[in-house]
Amino acid sequence: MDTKEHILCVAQKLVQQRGFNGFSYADIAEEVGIRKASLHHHYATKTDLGIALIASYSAQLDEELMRISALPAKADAKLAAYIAIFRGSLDAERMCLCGMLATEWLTLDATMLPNLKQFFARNIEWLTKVLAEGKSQKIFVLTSTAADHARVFLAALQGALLIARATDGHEAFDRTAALLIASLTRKG
Amino acid sequence: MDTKEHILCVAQKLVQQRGFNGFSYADIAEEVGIRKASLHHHYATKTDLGIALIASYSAQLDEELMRISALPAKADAKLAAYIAIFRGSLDAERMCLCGMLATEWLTLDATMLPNLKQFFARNIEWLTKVLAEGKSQKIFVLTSTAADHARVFLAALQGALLIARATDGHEAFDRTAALLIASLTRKG
DNA sequence: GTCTATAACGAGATAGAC
DNA sequence: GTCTATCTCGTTATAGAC
Repeated sequence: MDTKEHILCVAQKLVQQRGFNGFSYADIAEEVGIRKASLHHHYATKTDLGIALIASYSAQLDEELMRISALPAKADAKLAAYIAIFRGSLDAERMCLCGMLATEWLTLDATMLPNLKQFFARNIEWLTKVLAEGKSQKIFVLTSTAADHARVFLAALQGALLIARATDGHEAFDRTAALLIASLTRKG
Repeated sequence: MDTKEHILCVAQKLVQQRGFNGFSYADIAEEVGIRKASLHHHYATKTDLGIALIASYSAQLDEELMRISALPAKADAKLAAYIAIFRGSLDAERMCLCGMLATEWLTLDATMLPNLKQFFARNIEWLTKVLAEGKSQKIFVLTSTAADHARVFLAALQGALLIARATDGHEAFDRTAALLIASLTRKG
């Protein structure tokens, strides 16, 4: 991993754990092992860094979603794999990067916002597809449109992560996630 | 409203809109119309202010919950009234104060955390009660414990607020909230 | 590409007059 | 209870040597 990637990796962790306004270039510099000034060579401004973080995180997500889509698995197993992404964040004591940035959006440079919004749109789009797939496979019983269920699903996971992180509620997160799947699976 | 309350009111709005690390005493001072130094007479440190904010917000919530509990309404109407609290925050472009603080908890003074956790516990406790009430009234059909459904419900609302604020998704919030109620109401 | 040094500013907080 | 003035520190960012 070269320095630029290393910076991105450390900065991503800091945003997920502390928020965009909760860390500084000094924090990155210490962890990466270079000086503050050197960071500006790679990311001239903090906003530039933020834009790169959203792009990188979105690309990571796209890879995960493609990987899950390619699994020889039914829709419920794909949702479980999607949940595992969030559970992995919780284990690392991290919020979703874009969930964190979303709460702070009023303080962010406007140039960060379009890609931030697109992150949520992509998640909902993918979930909508999987939910529709599960419905046609007779695995899921939907009481509204697949898109509506997708929005509830994403919101519940973001919220469960938010709450579980602050309340040490890892078990509560798992129970929430399990009920989310179950409520789609049972007849409604 | 005396000065101390005025400060609390302005600070609450700033935290809900920008996060605890997204505003400063200068922001409060400007809006309240006094000098920065005067703020310290009322709240010596920012942490003291944060503790007062959590207490005040929790008290506001308790009042709302008691008001809703006292309504001559069925459980589904009580849940709708609960949702209206969050919808009110969205209209004011505000996150839930404690939802916001929860994302930032790693950066907060430890003295703020116990009351922050209690906020979520109180919400879940109240929701659990209302859901159980609705079950015994044959209004809700629960597929798991009332507490499990309460956690999903709270998480979904916090997450829906988080997403709607950043994506201008007021309509999406309403659809999510409606489906949350409907999924409890229909037979599962 | 990384460094030292520093600029320019804003943060939370304090002292002491009124 | 509010003010002016100030302190100390941390922040993002830049200049220029190596």
